[in-house]
Amino acid sequence: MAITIKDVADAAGVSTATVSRALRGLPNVDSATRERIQRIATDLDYVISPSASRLASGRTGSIAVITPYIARWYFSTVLSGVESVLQSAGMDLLLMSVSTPEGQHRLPPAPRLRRRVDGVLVIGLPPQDAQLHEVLSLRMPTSLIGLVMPGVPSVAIDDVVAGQIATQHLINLGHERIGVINGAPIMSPYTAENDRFRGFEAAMTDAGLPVDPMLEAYGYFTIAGGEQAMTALLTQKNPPTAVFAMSDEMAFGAMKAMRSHGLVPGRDISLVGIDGHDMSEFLDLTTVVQPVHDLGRIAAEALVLQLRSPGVEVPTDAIRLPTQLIVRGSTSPKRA
Amino acid sequence: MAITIKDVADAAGVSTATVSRALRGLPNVDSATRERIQRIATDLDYVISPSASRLASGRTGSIAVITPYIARWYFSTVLSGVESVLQSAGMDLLLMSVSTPEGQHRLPPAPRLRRRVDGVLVIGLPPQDAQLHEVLSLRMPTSLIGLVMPGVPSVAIDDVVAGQIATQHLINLGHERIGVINGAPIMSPYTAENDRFRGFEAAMTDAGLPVDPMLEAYGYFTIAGGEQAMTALLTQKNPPTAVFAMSDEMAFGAMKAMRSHGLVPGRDISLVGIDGHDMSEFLDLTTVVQPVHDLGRIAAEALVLQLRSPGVEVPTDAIRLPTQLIVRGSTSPKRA
DNA sequence: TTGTATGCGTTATCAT
DNA sequence: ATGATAACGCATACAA
Repeated sequence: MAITIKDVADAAGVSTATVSRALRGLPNVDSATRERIQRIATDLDYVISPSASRLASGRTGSIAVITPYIARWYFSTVLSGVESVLQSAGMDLLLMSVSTPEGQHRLPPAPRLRRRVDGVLVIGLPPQDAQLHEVLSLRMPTSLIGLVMPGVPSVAIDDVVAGQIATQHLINLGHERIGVINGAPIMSPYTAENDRFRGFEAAMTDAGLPVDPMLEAYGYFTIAGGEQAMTALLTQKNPPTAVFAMSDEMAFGAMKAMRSHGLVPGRDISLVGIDGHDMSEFLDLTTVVQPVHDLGRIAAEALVLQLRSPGVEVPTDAIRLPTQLIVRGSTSPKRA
Repeated sequence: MAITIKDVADAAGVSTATVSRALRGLPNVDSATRERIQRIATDLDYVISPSASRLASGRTGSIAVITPYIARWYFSTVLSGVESVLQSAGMDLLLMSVSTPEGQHRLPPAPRLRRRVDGVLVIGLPPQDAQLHEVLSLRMPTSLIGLVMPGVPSVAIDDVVAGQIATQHLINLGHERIGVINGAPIMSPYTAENDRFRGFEAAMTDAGLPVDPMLEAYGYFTIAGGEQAMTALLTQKNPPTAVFAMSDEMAFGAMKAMRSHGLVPGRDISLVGIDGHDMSEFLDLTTVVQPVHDLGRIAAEALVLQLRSPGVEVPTDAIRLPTQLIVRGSTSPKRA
């Protein structure tokens, strides 16, 4: 059927071993021989058989990306960062999500990883996630994105700082009754939401402000959830004058709720998010921008580097990327 | 190192051939034998070597998805539909984009496809795209998503109808000066934008309304582009009373431009989009919803089916999925 | 129903 | 610098 390395070897009058060395750029090949082989391979339209190469070498040349969601802004943006790197590195990107769009669970990814990829990139799975632990138990080169686990390489922002910056911004504007739209009620340690909440608490405490449990609501990182959470905050006896939403999408939902109540963000209630979502500028939302694309890019670069330098000890501490507050119209000084 | 089929065979007291058959669910295996082999394989924690299996069988069990963008709503949503199917089918999903986030081009995907995947899914590349033709020239099972080419299997909506529905809605509201925000000035045939424009023209013509070239602007399917396009429409001597944007994201940009001019969608100017973008409800945008997730899902299902039924002739005509107009606040009757 | 044996296309070791 | 050849782990045609 297809052209094999033997065909190239025969046409070049050399052995398959030499062809293999020449085409892979290994040393100890006469430059004239190499060029001739390369030319012949091109002429014959030869393409290597990945299966055979993988079987013989033991390396797959591919990396799996595991993510809970594909179609959400944060995850698809991270994914694009990862893809650009793997593309340049000539590695295959195997995509697998661990939850359906309907939120149902699916088959665990771990069995589909063994003998199939050289490394794994995991986006946004909380440290206590069962699927994540299965993956980690495989003990293959792995890097986490957007979350930090002790002893596991990762790339993330400092979520405590992010939460603090967002909250401090509201405090600086004179707000004292500050609500927070969290992810889920049950906050597991080491998650982004937990850290962001700690940053919130720290900023409040430093300013001598109380953290009122009544001013905490849960938006599950979705627009609809943010809307419900904001509604809950607005319908109580003493609503906050400012709200910190832990993600832009929840902030969007909060905006919707405000609109339903005839309130205008930045005029009636100040609102700040975290993400730097594409639509945040459009909606004039003040937000703590995180370099989402770079999160994926840098994690992928680190993993590729690790795979190419065997034996080298990899740093298991997190790589922290900076965030930046972008002030827009959704926040303003507290009215007297 | 790892457990091989031979280890399982030895432990079960059978040949590797029987193990191979038993584990793959092939017929002509004693059920007792099969169960025993399955149990032993599980006990031994045996996982098949994909490389070896692929080399021996000639099938890779993987499908490539080629897309111009990963982080945009439409593409990531299609991708999630594809992924859910391939996951269930037990096939690997190789993701490769053909343009960087900065819009630069990159290495052609075709060479990275040969001998590497069993089939290809292409999202949104126009029929005259060079990369697309390289892929098609490979003559492997391929399906297009969101675009139609004669002789190539595809899944798409009827873009002519979509454009017509959107425009007709505006006409029904009494609008006569209707602007259109197109993709790019140079309209290639068989593209979605071309079809949508034809639908626009048809609706206008049917209603006896003129198609004014001055009321056409280009938004390149981005928010920023939509904003510029709308600005161009608004700053001319005789602005339209209604605008048809060929995508929701361009409509979002159009909304932004309107806001800058002190105009309110649905009050001062009616605006309709196409997509059913996540944010369209939030922004109260009237839009022609297309089943984006299903586009990916159905294309993937068809391709998997084709790969599993060798020799069967595949229909090369497009599978058309229905669209639906959702009327929201961004459109209203023309004011006298 | 099960076993035997060959081939799949490369890589890598060891010679030369 | 190059060649010969043994793995690599499985699928499958053919036998039994």
